[in-house]
Amino acid sequence: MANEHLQEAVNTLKNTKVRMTPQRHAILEYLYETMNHPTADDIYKALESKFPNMSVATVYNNLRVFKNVGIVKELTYGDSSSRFDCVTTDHYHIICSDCGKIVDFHYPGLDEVETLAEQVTGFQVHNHRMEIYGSCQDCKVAAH
Amino acid sequence: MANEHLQEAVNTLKNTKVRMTPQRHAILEYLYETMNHPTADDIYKALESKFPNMSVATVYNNLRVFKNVGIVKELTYGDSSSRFDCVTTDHYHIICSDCGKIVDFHYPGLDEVETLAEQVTGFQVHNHRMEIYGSCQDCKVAAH
DNA sequence: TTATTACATGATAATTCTTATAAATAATTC
DNA sequence: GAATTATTTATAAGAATTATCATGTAATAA
Repeated sequence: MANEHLQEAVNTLKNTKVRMTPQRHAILEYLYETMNHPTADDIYKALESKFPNMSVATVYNNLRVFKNVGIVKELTYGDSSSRFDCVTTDHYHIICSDCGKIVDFHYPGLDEVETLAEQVTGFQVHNHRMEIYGSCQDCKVAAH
Repeated sequence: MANEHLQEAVNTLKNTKVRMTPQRHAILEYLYETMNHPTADDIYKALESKFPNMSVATVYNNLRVFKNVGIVKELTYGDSSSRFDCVTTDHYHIICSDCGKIVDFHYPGLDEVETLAEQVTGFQVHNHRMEIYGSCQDCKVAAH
């Protein structure tokens, strides 16, 4: 299941003439297997045992490459470091304000918002971003 | 007009027992008069002439205080520093991917998205964030 | 009003996240 | 397989933000 998407991503990279390296493959693999919205550091630490010599810069470099090709999205929140999400289908995120957990939330794209925004502001709209914040079930319980 | 909101904000601070200081007032005043989504550094520089001795830390500290009280929102984007927006009425932002301009965009709150998210994920939803990205009129033209 | 207390400021250092640089290495092309 | 080009690694540099702490200032109580 995850492997199919991974394979797709590898193919996309081949078509755009990005070289496949062991590090690159491992980062992709991690992203597609955990589906966990990790930070660059999460990835770095997770692959430490497999690639003891890998540099943090490599993680950042490759995440940027993946982003440019369009197979990975960067999510930025105020307080901490960026998180990275492999793009499979369109979905939004709901984030726990207490523990930081990120859960996928599927919802039809807000196309009508985009069209209205175009009309009102005169922008040419490319895309939008939405996140929902709240307390997850665990943290709701813990609050008592 | 802006002054009314400013006054409201000052009152809110009084009620929550946050002390009023000249620096604090100046930062608030700047936020409510420009309505410009400035960065911390923008504010720091704008008040340099009035408060030559003010520290950057003071700007950051107070923005955090305002955020905690709820009169200011922090907007974070991937590449650069946070921007701060005084909370007046509900509105969204449309951001130019080329020049970074931020324009307010009024749209009814997406309450139905919040309710659905609650049902699907079991979260207790507090709020959400949405931004629209595109090319502003100036940059659309410049692209030719 | 004065003394006391608690919070705010300012200067600077420290931290964190991310990017740049340059030499070494690995992958592709011919 | 040699030449070319991209990638990795290690490290330094950079930018944004936060921590520290001595000093100053506002609120509170006597």
